[in-house]
Amino acid sequence: MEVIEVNKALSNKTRLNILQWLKDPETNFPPHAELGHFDFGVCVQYIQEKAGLSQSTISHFMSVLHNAALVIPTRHGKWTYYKRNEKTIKAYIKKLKEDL
Amino acid sequence: MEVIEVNKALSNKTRLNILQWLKDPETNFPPHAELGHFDFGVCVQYIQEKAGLSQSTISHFMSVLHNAALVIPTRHGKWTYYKRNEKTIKAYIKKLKEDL
DNA sequence: ATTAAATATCTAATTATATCGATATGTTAA
DNA sequence: TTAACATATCGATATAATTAGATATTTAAT
Repeated sequence: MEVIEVNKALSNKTRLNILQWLKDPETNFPPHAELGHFDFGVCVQYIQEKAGLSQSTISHFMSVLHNAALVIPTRHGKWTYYKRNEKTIKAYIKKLKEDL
Repeated sequence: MEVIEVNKALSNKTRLNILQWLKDPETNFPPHAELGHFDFGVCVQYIQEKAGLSQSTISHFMSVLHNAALVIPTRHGKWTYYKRNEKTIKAYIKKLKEDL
């Protein structure tokens, strides 16, 4: 986990929002018809609709968040679900508290 | 204090370094001949030399940090000293811990 | 096998950031 | 009141980020 990489990933309003939305999928997204739960997070389509940007942009943004290890993707059928990587988020805040 | 603004300011390696250097001026910078202390922080020249970038770039970077309220400038004679704004830094980490 | 759906990747355009050199501004000292 | 010094601002260019549309890939359904 590199603080600078995480900061870059979170220096964009939409990406910051996404990470925050994923804290509480139940209140921020419609339910998944196929799964019936958010155990793996939220599918790209729902994130895209909520963010109001193009599919390709959101897909790219999710890969940025993934490269910074801020989210964990799970492929399930034709869907990719993304959930928060709490471990990285915790480590990031800890490091900031110590080093910043 | 806007998290996104602080993240943007800290998404650059040099600016992150500067903020960290300012945590401990005594070990990171030569003493100020004129003042004899670091109570107001460190002058731009020393920061510039340590960073190894041009004077104009560092001056600009300091204004970015200032706009994000991460540093406090003090004009003293022909020098401008910059010190950390611990209040903002604390508030930033607190907000991250709550909202991120 | 074909088709359709969800996501990822590629290409390109626009906008933002990084960076420097030159110049301007403010301050002190001769 | 000049000259020198520290810092800030301006103008220019190079690099990176944002974003969309088109296309490719993967999986599911017919």
